[in-house]
Parts: sequence; structure tokens; C-alpha cells
Amino acid sequence: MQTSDNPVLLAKLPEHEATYRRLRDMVLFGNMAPGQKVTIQGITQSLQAGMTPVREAIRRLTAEGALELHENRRVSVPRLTPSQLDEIAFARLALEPRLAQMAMIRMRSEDIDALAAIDSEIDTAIEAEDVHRYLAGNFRFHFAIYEMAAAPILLSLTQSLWLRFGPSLRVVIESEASIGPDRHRDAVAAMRGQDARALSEAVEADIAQGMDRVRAELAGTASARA
Amino acid sequence: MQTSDNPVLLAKLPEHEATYRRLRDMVLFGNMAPGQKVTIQGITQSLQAGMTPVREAIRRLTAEGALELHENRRVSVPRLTPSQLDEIAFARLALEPRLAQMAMIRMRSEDIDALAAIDSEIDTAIEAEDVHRYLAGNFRFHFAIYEMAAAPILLSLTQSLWLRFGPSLRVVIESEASIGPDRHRDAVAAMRGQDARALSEAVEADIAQGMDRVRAELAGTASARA
DNA sequence: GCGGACAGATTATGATCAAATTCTTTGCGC
DNA sequence: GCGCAAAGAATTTGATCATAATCTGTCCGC
Repeated sequence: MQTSDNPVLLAKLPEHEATYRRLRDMVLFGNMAPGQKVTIQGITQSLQAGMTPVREAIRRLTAEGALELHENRRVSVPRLTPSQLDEIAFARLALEPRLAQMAMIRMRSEDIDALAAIDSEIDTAIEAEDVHRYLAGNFRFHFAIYEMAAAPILLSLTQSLWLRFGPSLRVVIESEASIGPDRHRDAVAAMRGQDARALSEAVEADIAQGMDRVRAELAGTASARA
Repeated sequence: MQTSDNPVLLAKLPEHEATYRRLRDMVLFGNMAPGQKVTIQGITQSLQAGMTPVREAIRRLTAEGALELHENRRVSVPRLTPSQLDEIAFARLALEPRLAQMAMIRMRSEDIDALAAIDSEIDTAIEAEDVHRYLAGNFRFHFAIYEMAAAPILLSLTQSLWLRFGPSLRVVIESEASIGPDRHRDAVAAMRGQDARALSEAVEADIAQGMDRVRAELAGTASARA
């Protein structure tokens, strides 16, 4: 799965692929709210695309868990329950530390430098309070690592998980909670030292921290809506 | 995801859903060979369906990893590499024992009886050398358990994994290797005794056994093709 | 309340266009 | 004259669109 989204190559993509990526990025980077309704005709107009490509993109995202079909055959952005969030946390903890370890073995010094660069971009995004760039940077940081693991199946499972909690991140960011310790920096340090154990712990801590923030915010909005 | 495929309800399904399930079952139960080409017009004719439903079913299966898109935008059934098989085995071992444990807690005595019944159906299918019924029974046994875990996200990840190694099962069966000890019976016994540890071990052993058979066969056909 | 018509949205079909593969033919060199 | 290879035509396949048919939910009138 291509995550680098080079704009030069993006022009030559087939319509359904371009539509898929635009919708996916909206889901991934907090541009869609949990519970939001998604209509084919709505997307058709807002994205200036035909009906068939939109249909396909929606089906694909639905299969990946990013969107949800109701019995009425309506489509919406899933609203996570605490129990589902636990499932995601469990699966992420099972997959992502492994991916990171597999990646570390294959990593060159220059790859680690690139990761550090991404991480500092994230810091500037945080300072500028640019939510979209923060989320995009965070995604790039994690998947730049995971892609080096050369484990396409585990990677696609992980991508599916990120798609599922993506919409919930928006709310987290809006609350501007405490950022906490920088687990990315710990991870980079562990990779520099080829310390598998430390890397695993850094990734686990990052996941736990992120999921906890979602969990807290989810509880907040749930009570607010009730 | 509906796996019980009740034929009464199946008539009322929308075309694209029915097409999806037929294709999915073909993938899952060894009716498609790894490497086989899948053309949209070919499916249109063999399944007597329209073009749009077939397109959607293929897109959906592609998103789930059951089918593979090439750069030429052609579609085929993936041929697993040993490394990918390791990924699947790792992910299965991470997810399925957990699902089984979650399911066991919610299980009633009658549910366990139903599982035992499925398992004996499997035995008769083996005696009759009915490959399709054996594979379908095996699938039903595992997912009857996993569905009781009430963990939809972990369930869909697991389903994606089964879709990926489904086509490779055909070859395994053709070779009619030794069946080995019946891990299903061990699992049922563990559930009867509410023994989480034993259940986990039975599931792990069943997965390891199954994956090993695929691995051995995969190595065989690889050398045969070389 | 109950029922039916209406509006909005989705599903499904078939046609049309574009891309890729295959096959054939043509031309060159030996 | 023979064989290889490149060019091009024909076929196959995929992508997109416009449209018709179907379904769902709602709103009005009784």
C-alpha cells in the first residue's frame, strides 16, 4: 500500500484510487467526525468524482473497517465503543512492537536520521497547533518504521486498525490534552542502539498513551451526549 | 460479518453481497488456486451476475487481502511466500487464542454442545474424504467460537487472515497428509472445564499444526515449480 | 394512529472509452 | 530463403458514466 502519496505520481492514478486515498486521508487525519453520515452522492459532489469510483472507494474503506454499513444500507463513520477501543489497543500492542523490531534489524543509520527528521517536523506542527500536520506526521513516523519491516500482511492489518481509530483522534486533539513524554524520541534512541527491548517498550508506551487519550476523550463525549 | 449463510435469508441479499459471499467461499474453501487469474468479465459470466456487483465484490476481497491487484490492474489469487506465511501464523497466534478465551467466558453449555456437533460433522467429512465439507466445517468450528467473543474488530482481522491462506489449503488437502491429534476435541474439553490456559494451548497447537501443513506443502510446490 | 404518496439515496444494467496484452505482419539482416 | 525482431492491428480486459429500477424513510391527509 502506497503511503507516500507523491503528488507527481498522484495525477496519473485512476479515479477510484485517487478517490480512495482522499477519503482515507480524511478518515485518518481527523477530517471526519465519528457518527458522520457518508452518502455516495454527497461525496460525488464534494470530491467532483463520478459515482462508480466513489462507490468503490467506500466499499473498500468499509471492508477495511474505516466506514460502517448499516442495515438501511446507509454508510457512516463508526463511533467507537470502549470495548472496541480495547480491541484496537490489544491488536496494536500485539502487532506494532513486532513490526518495529522487524524494521529495526533492516534499518540503516540514514533511515534513523530520516525518522528523527519526521519527529522534529511533528514538534513544529505541535508548536504551530497545526492538527492536520501533527496527525499526518505521527502517521508518517509510525509507518515509515513499519514499512521497513517488509511484512506486508502485518502492515495492512495495522493500517486497518489506524483507520478505525482515526476519526476519534479529532476529538482528542480538540481537547488539547497534555502531550506527555516523547515516546518517539525514546524509540529513535532505541533504534540507534539496536536495543530491541527498549524499542518495544517505547512503542508500547506510545500506543498506550495514545489509546488512553482516546479513551478519556471518548468517555467525555459519551457523557456529554447522554 | 454474517458467516452463518442461512439459505432462507440468502435469497433476499443484494446482488453484490451474494456475489461477495460466493467468491469469498470459493477463496476460503479451496476452490481457487494460488496464482489463478480473476477477471471481472469472467466472474460476470460464471456467476451470472452484473458487472457492478462483481466489481464491488472483487474490490472488497482485495481490501481484505483475499485477492491481489497487479500494477497492470489485473487481479489474481495471491501466492503466499514463506515469509508471508510466517506473518499470518504470528498474527493468528496473537489473535485467535485471545478470541477463544473471550468466547469461553460467555459460553453456555449448549453452545459447547453445538461445537462438539460441528466437530463430529468434520470427522464424517474426513471419513467421506469430502474436502469442501471438511474445510467449511473447520471454518465454522473456529468462527462459531470466535463470534461468541463479541469482539467484532478482532474477528474481522482474523477473517482477513483466513482469507489469505484459504487458497493454499487446497494444495494441502490434495496431499492428504497425516491428520495428527485432534486439537478441536482438546479445545472443547478445555471449554467444558473453563480452563483458559488449556484452551489457549489447544488453539495454539491447532494453528501451529495447520500452518505447518501449509508451510510443508508450500515448500513442496515451490520446488516442484522451479 | 394508519396508510399511501413523495423525496432522497442506493443498487444494478449496459454502453462507451481507455489501457494492456496478444497475435500478426512486415522488414531487416544473415 | 530463413529467422528474428520490431511495429501495428485486433482482441481482451478494466474504468467510467448515464440511466433505470428499487428501496427506505418521511410527511401529509384521513
